[in-house]
Amino acid sequence: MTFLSDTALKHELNARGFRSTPQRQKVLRIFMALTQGEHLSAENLHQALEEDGEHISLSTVYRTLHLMVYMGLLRELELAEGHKHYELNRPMLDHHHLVCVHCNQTLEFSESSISEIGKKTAETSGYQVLDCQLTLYGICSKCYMPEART
Amino acid sequence: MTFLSDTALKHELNARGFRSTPQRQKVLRIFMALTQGEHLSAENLHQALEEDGEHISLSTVYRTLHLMVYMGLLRELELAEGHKHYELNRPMLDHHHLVCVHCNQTLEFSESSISEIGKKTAETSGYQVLDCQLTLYGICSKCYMPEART
DNA sequence: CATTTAATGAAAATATATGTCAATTGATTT
DNA sequence: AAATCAATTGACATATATTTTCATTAAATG
Ligand SMILES: [Zn+2]
Ligand SMILES: [Zn+2]
Ligand SMILES: [Zn+2]
Ligand SMILES: [Zn+2]
Repeated sequence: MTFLSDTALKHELNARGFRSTPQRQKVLRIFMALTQGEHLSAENLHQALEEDGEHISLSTVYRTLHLMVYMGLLRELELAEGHKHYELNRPMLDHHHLVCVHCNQTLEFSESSISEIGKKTAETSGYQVLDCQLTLYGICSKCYMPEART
Repeated sequence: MTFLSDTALKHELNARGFRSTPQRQKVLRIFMALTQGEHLSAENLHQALEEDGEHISLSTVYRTLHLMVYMGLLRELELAEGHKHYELNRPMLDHHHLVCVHCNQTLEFSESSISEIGKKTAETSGYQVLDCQLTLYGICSKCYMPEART
């Protein structure tokens, strides 16, 4: 599921009653070309497409992101910047995020036990799990200076 | 930290160079009166205050929420509804969320190992951890009906 | 290739959140 | 208790992110 050819994507879509479109193929290709740790906002993705010479409307960008999250192909991250970021969902290579609520610095870390917990919990509740995110919010060492206060 | 009197809140605020105000006291009281599992958006909180006969501007509501998240008194949750929700941060009674991306049904569950992982990771990275959230996104049994497709 | 219906693009509309600034009020000091 | 000073508030304006609308285009199916 980490890499999906155009025809594999078409099958995934058609199996669920959706259509394969050039726009959807191009969006997924952008995400597959990112390196580990890169996240794109809707706006970032729109620009990345433009830079590739692909004009896709912002509406379609948003619609495609939602669809792919719904299908489990992308994960939607709410880090601290006020808009959502997206990345490929690779359950086998899962990683998590640590965010400074003051300066928004974001670190990634991996923790294999999380997906087990997710799987177990989802099963108990009758859910089909799409994504499993552990997010730690804190204050980084640069931002936390007790001596600077009062 | 689960319950905070007005004077205890005043001390928490003053110790960090912030002021105690009636608005901040009232906001915290609203959250302390919620039952486990209730979450409020900024708009919800604003309305809850109005219903209590307390007029507090929406700007102040937003500012107060941010301050209390920053202080570790509240946790900010990004569930699937498109706006943030807040609840009291009770590290000793921590719980996590399972959200259906289709109908937004949200279940809470507890998992004691999470806070350990959070503590360990934050320590390694030099962060002071404020909140530790495991969020599972999936499709609930009501929404997932493979037989209804194609 | 004709039919059907999902998907797209452009623009407008909504929702959410933040910034500005004069007036107010809390904390602290006389 | 009054004076001082800076943090906080409220009202309003503004910004940003996301969604909706709807006429047009184009996949899928047979
Ligand atoms: Zn990531
Ligand atoms: Zn920081
Ligand atoms: Zn909760
Ligand atoms: Zn559901």
